[in-house]
Amino acid sequence: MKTIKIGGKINLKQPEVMRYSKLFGKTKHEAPSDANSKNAELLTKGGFIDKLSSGIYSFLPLGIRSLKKINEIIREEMNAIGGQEILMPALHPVEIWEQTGRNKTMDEILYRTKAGEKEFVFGPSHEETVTPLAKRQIQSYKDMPMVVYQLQTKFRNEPRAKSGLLRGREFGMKDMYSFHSSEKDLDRYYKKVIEAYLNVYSRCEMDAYVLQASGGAFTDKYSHEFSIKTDAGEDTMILCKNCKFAQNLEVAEGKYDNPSSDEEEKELTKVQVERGKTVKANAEAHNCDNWRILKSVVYMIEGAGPVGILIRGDFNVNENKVEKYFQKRVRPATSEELKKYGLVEGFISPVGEDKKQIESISFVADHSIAKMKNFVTGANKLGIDLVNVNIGRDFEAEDFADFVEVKEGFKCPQCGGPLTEEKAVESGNIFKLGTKFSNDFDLKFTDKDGKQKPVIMGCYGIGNTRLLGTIVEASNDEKGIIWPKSVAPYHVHLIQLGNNDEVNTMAEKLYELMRKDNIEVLFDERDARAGEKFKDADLIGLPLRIVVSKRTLEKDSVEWKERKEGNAKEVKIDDVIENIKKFINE
RNA sequence: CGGGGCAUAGCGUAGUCUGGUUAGCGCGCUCGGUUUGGGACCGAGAGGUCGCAGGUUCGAAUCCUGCUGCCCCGACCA
Repeated sequence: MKTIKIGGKINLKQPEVMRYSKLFGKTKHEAPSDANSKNAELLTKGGFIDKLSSGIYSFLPLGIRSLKKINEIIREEMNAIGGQEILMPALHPVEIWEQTGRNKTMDEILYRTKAGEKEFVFGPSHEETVTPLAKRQIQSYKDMPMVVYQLQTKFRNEPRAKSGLLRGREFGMKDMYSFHSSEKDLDRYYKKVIEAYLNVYSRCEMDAYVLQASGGAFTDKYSHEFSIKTDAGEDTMILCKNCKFAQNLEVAEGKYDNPSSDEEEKELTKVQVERGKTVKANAEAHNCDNWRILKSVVYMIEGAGPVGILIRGDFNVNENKVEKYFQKRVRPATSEELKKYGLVEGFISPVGEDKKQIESISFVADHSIAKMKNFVTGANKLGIDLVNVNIGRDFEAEDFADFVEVKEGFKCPQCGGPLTEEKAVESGNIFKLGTKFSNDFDLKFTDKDGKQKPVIMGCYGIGNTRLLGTIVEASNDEKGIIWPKSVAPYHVHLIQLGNNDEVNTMAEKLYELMRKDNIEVLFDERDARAGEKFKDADLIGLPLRIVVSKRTLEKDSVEWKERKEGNAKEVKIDDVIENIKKFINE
């Protein structure tokens, strides 16, 4: 470590561990057996992170360097839209959580602790701290808009932590909060945040989509998710190839054709059949398409009885939409429950001779059956089906609503283009909070007209540790990680091959030159075999590998290999530094 | 929280069913030597309260009971 005196001040220069032999966190041949996702496997093998407990990780030097880079990108983008960095406490007195009611509603995920009689919550989010804080700072419309953010550790007792950094119990998050004097101003700022978020992701070389989200704990209208396409994702995105409109499957809407809508209503007929319970078996028994089957799916509504959802046979019911419609938790009815209500599994229908049989259950229909004619459905009796059933004539639905689960083959509700399904990881989420928290904490301001009004709030989160995991998940090959330049822990992996004075001297010299020019370099100076060093370099995945060996020195060159490229090339030693600088800034 | 599985050295694992020498192997680590452009080889070595607690037994990694942790499948989320 060098200490440099500048104008009487002592500037402590950080000693940087850049020599691989000294690095805390070496590569491993085998990942622990509990690393069950690509990011956990590669980050653990590469020596970036270390698991302490389920969903709880240490960041080793390589890992923290990448995380810091992500954080710096986030900071720059948030600062650019007027965000001011602060740091709020992780320990929250329980009272503020009681004040918003979330002490109860978020009970399952809250970590708690007590000191004597005083109860605390480990912050899972910071609306409860930022709102009282803002109260002491914001009094007038002139104080707004005001935007603060922090990079904090969040604590959430996830029912099931998994997938490495993708879902932790202790995880990093950038959370930003904006305060406005009008809805209009919030709307204006909200759009700016979307742009800033997209900048963050593109600077991390990630392909992010803005999705309309289900809204979660707050409100169903004002929420967007930022999702990154990767097979490891737990969310399903519905994407329009045409206009890029993206939706979360949970709330996705789509258009479809109604193949039988032009038909004449035919005479209702009763048919005796022997068939299986599925739609497919039903269609085969009647020699028709799946769409002609009228499907009845029975759900148990929390605190109420069973409800049958009527939908086209080739479509599935989206449970989230059912929950939204009833504003209650729902679950599929069990076979026992169906029996209890006198319903014959596989032959359930809203039509039946025995009206008593179905009076204990009400039927609500998906729009998909509204215009359809001549359905095939069961008769609530084993082995008896009804053909040419028509809505309005043979049965009525209590209501029509959208319950359909969008799938490939549906058309974009915006432009009519074809929709596709993609797996994605949710990486960010933004909400218009409105006055929910302002009201809870009585956060008001004096407007131009001299009247007291509640402050209008927005909140904006990016899971920075999750983003790190997502980047690895999205950018790797069979050999290891492929870091985007912007978030790689180092830019250059310098390798010296063979324990030979001439080679060692040149490698050391290059290493010093790079450091002098502030090129971030990891120097693998171990007296190890080539294969071992190459394997490690591939696993760690730095963007550029420079090899110095006897062979290259004979041509006054080094070997230049980019992690993304398959082939290596030779670069003259005299040109290396300049080329590296160019490469980094490309 | 419901269902299933696992827990043996830093990592990966055999042994458990059918109890019985000093708990075995690979990687990694240490020392010596040979090697040196895609995880080399030879020799010597260090490293284990067999997850924890209790029980059965002359004797427990192994059988029984309880607990804890981890993983997978479901309901939640950045």
